[in-house]
Amino acid sequence: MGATKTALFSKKQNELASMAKAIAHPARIAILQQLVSANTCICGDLVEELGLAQPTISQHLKELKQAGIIQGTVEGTSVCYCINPLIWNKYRALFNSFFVAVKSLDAGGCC
Amino acid sequence: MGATKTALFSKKQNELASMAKAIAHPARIAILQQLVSANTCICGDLVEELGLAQPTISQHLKELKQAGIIQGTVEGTSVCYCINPLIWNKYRALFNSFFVAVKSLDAGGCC
DNA sequence: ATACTTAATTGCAATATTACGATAAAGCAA
DNA sequence: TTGCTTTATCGTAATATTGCAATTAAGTAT
Repeated sequence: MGATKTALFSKKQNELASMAKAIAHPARIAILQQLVSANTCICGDLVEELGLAQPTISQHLKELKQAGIIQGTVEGTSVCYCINPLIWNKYRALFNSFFVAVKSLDAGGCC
Repeated sequence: MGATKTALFSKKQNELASMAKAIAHPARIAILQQLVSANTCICGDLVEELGLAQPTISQHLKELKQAGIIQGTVEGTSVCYCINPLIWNKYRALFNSFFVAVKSLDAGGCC
């Protein structure tokens, strides 16, 4: 055992869970925030901003790329990264529709 | 190595990451959806709904409780769980404020 | 060609997560 | 009390994640 039993759950549930997993690390949050605040492609200087080693950053970038939420284009020797706004908006919409469900019972809960 | 270097990141970044981690599993998504749709306390029958063993469900419930997003009250032999609306709304607000940042550039991105 | 720069990949160690059988704890019923 | 029900915890195995040194790959320069 040890592996998640994805077969037990719906496609939507697995999708939302893996989206959450994509941002479930402070380094990946930090990377995304940098890309968002810069609002342009960022080439390389992510390694100096965060305090992690270059292979570690590269690995986190790979995960974010696989999740689709960022994209990278080769620019000579370096690689430029930026947010993929389509996927970003998809994330926003799905998280929002998940959390909006409880809007009604703002009171004290039931127990 | 192997442990996340939380000291490198801001409190907000670590908080958002751990919030994401709390829902980064389809079983925990499923549990939360059940609690939301029921809109009342649910005693025990979570084990039959999902296809996981009782200790596994109990462990996921513990994680959700530690994240604060659900609460459980003992009701005789069984335990009743429900959403904690305060924390739930906090999650909603923080995820929303994270994702809302890119609203402007709905176009094609920059690379 | 050689040297340099930048990023990805490999390989490995440390730690974390997921899952469940076995057991324990806590309440209720006879 | 004993037995039953329900949930939590313990212990352990399988798998996943995190992090980085070392290396590779791929481009630019000289």
